[in-house]
Amino acid sequence: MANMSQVEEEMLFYSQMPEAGGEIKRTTTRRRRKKKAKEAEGEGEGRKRRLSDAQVKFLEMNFGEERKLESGRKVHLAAEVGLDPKQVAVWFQNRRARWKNKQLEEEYLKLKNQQDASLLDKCHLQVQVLKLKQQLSEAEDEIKRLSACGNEGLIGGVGGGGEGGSPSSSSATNAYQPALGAEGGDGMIMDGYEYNAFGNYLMDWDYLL
DNA sequence: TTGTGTTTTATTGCCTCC
DNA sequence: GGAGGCAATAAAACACAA
Repeated sequence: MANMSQVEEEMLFYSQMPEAGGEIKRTTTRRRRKKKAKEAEGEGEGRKRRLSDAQVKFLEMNFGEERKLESGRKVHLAAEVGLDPKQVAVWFQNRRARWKNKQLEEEYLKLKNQQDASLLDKCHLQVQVLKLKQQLSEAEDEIKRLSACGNEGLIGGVGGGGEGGSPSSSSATNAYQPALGAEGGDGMIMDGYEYNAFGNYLMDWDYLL
């Protein structure tokens, strides 16, 4: 075997292994296992055998090209790698299962990250709701105060432009209107989150799309 | 060296497709 | 009905801490 590459040598080594035989005793290292395997050569080996690195590399390469294995390709690959076609089929089957698991794991992580981000946003939105409620409460107090002042000064006077029982609701809205459209104006960024001039959290909806 | 958890190879049983 | 795929599982091989 003077002109053989290591890959070819390994393929030949494994292709010449007898299919069934005595049990290989459990060993603690790959090196010992290899030694045992060499010792077992000629006297048979255990029914389960690890594929060589070269064989795995070869199969991985082919799996990368096409994950499914039609009959002709299976026979061809088996001959090339020095394995039984059944072993190649089993390897592809197991490899597909591992690939699927990995895909699922990645999908899970992706969804989990999205969920975490959503929870964080929910938290910020809840804070914002509290702040807005506080602002609303303050605005209502202010309305009452102004309304009381107006009544004091204008007893029997003009009922200026209000509608129904809340004549000054529009003035209150005007007073706080800038808060609703203040993006980019006096806003600020804190801890990586954007807030408007009134400290209200500005949610980034883009990541949800 | 051993116990234990993980990975890899192989088997089994069921399902679908032709 | 046979071939091939998949899920579940067994069991050998392996890695590694103690």
